[in-house]
Amino acid sequence: MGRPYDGRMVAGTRAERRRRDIIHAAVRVFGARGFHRAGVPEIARELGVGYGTLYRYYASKREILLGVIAETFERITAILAEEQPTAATSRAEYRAQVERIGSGMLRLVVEEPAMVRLTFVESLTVDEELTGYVLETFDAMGGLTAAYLSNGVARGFLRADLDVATTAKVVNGAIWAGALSVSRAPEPADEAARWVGAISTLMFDGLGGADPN
Amino acid sequence: MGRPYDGRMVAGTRAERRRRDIIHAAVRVFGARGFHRAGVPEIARELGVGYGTLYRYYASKREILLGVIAETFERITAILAEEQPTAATSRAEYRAQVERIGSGMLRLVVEEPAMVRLTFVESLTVDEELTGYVLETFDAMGGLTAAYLSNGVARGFLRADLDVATTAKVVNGAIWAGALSVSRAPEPADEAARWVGAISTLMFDGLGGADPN
Amino acid sequence: MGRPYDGRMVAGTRAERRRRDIIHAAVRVFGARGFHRAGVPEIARELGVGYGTLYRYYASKREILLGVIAETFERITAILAEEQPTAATSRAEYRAQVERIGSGMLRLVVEEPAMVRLTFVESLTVDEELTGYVLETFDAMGGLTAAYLSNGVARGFLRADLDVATTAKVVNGAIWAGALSVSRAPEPADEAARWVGAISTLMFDGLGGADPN
Amino acid sequence: MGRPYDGRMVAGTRAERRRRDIIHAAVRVFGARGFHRAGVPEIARELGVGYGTLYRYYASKREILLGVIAETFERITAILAEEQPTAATSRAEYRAQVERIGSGMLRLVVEEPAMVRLTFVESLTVDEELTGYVLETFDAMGGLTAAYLSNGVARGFLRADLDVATTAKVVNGAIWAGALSVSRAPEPADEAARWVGAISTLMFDGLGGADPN
DNA sequence: GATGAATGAGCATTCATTCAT
DNA sequence: CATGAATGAATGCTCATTCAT
Repeated sequence: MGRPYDGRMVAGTRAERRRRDIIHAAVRVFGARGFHRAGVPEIARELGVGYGTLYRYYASKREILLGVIAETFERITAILAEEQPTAATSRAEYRAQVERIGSGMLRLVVEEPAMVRLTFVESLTVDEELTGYVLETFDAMGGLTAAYLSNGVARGFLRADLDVATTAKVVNGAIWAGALSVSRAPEPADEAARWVGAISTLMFDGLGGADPN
Repeated sequence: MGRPYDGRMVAGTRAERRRRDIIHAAVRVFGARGFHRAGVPEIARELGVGYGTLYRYYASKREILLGVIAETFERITAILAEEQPTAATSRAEYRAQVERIGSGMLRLVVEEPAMVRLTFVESLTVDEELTGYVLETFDAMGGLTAAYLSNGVARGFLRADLDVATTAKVVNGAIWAGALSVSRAPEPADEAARWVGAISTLMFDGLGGADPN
Repeated sequence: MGRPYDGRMVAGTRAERRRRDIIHAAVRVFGARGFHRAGVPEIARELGVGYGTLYRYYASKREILLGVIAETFERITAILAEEQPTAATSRAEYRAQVERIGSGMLRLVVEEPAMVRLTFVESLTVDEELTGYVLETFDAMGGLTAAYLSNGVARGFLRADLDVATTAKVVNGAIWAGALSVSRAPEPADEAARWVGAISTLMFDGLGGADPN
Repeated sequence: MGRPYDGRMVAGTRAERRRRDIIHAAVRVFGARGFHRAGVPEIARELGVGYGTLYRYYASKREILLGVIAETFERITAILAEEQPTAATSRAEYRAQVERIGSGMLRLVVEEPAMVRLTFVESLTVDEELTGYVLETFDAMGGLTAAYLSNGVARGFLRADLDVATTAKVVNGAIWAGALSVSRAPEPADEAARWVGAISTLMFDGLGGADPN
């Protein structure tokens, strides 16, 4: 009613836009100074508003960080939603699909290094509850990775005796570590490409040589 | 009254023991409450001494954390020092060696989850300098992993065209992620075994199935 | 409840008044307890505000003392600005002028003994920088006294061979000592009058008697 | 008995010597860093003993300062004791006597600037009691100065209507101020000579010129 | 006598949050 | 809706003093 949603516009009501602007300012400030050292007034200054204003949109500093985390997970979900775990019907398709997802993830890091860092490092140092929330969500993403691996097994692309659950965590963990590495690399895009290549090789080609046995 | 502090019979002068005890108390307290929320007096209470005492041995709270990090790196160095990068002469030996290192690393996590978490997560949220120090040291460890991989390539155990540097980072990153996962698992030892198995499979067996085409 | 702070109706913005009120409260508290023993919260209590408030206006306890000192020097400058070093054209005028300045200085002490004490005693025990600043400013005031003496010499009111620079310091020093004496006297106003009289006699009448030989 | 006193030796028992050494080390340390900022261990280090030792000779840091002050007053007393207030029988003798006293006082400053500063500035910022003690002792010295002035009046060297008490304070205050000035001068001895000259001129010659009427 | 490890009261300062304007 | 002045709980740290060795 009233305002039909138009995805191409900077979406949302005035208040929604404000909330989003605060999150982005927070990403810049928390990213530059760290969550613990940055103060709420700095975010307001970055945004050019009074700091009391922030409290009209978020109840606390922690809540702002929660907003950052939520945005990160939305972005990741959007990347993952572009693919179907069961869509690949050939080994080549399957490998391409895995590489698309890896690239998508690391592209997010290249674009928003601070956001990723805040979500996957700083958020683990605030309180138990937040740590649990982030790690559980991360694990849930591991479940999705596991779904891809299961499909690979089912289709015979991957070995039948694979420890799907743990391997999914390993792959996700490698992506996580890649995220941190990329976010600090001098040439993030190149580093991201190398990580995707190395992970893909590991998964599909193996490290094995001619096997002198 | 009497002697509230009962120095355990370990090596070193009284002062060295004290410093070590402080680090261990700090690991427990920082581990339980997080570096940022824990206060210096809590460490002292954990140790049963006045908090002024801590300042006789470490100049600041940050310095205590630095002590924790130093201990972590010493432990890791000790694990790595047990192996020679070029010692393995057969593929089986090589694989066994890699698994020993991986197991050693994860055993450290099983024994000292808080120490590892403090070093590889919390320390990244204190200040730029500390972050740089930890990541650079971590990278240096990546260099050692690269040495093992290079040996594998030289001996023909690993494919000749391997991106050794990046793969080393991937492997290290996977261990890092494994460390966090293990440190939160209900059965850390089992989880650690699964991680080592999954990484080893990835490296030496590959994920590949019968290859349906 | 309600408004705990009742801004007195004096000139300046709200913030300027606040800053002034803080200085005056600090004069009372530092004056009563001494700079080193007095705590910032005491000043806040004296003012009826939270002590965090003080830090909105002054960056540190030292900065508050600096404000006190600045006010003292402003007051002294105002007293000195009422006279012109070269205005007196007769010996009587000259003497009257010197006495007006001396009285003005000591009246300041009578009105604000704590302020003077803080500026000329306590400030010398805080740090090198502050000590240097206060003594240099005091010396600059000595320069002004020297200007008066030089005028006296030029006009023939004072002896031609006078060591103007040192005598200026002596006179200023006598006023300083007088300030401390007055600030502790039971009847400050009377004591001040005696000091001005004694200094004036010393300068203009000499201590000499009939000169028995 | 036992140990006959030999003025040429470093006098006193072992304990007395220790106490004196502590005072002198304290003068150096407090003088360099200020009473409030200097720590007790610094004095011990200066002396090359453990800091616990100091507490065997003085009950507290304050007590050590008290020792410094006592030594200062002893030295001043020694200077004053060399003269008799009623000894001078001619104006020239009288003037010479006054100049000897002034020179003696300022020589003390030249030799022991820190000791003087501690006694006449720092000691006023420790507590009420100490402040009172120092100022009362200083006033008592004013009494001695008054005795000299009274003698001057009695003998007709000084004007009969002199406000002896206040003038004594003025003269003492001028010496005090001179002490501070000298203790910070680049050439203390020269500065001291100028102060004595200026004060003497003020007292005996007057500042008056040809008196244009 | 001498020592210095241990102590904790005391202090300045920060900063997330509230709320009157 | 927006603001920022006010707040004080919380914290890291210093240092004079004690006392077991």
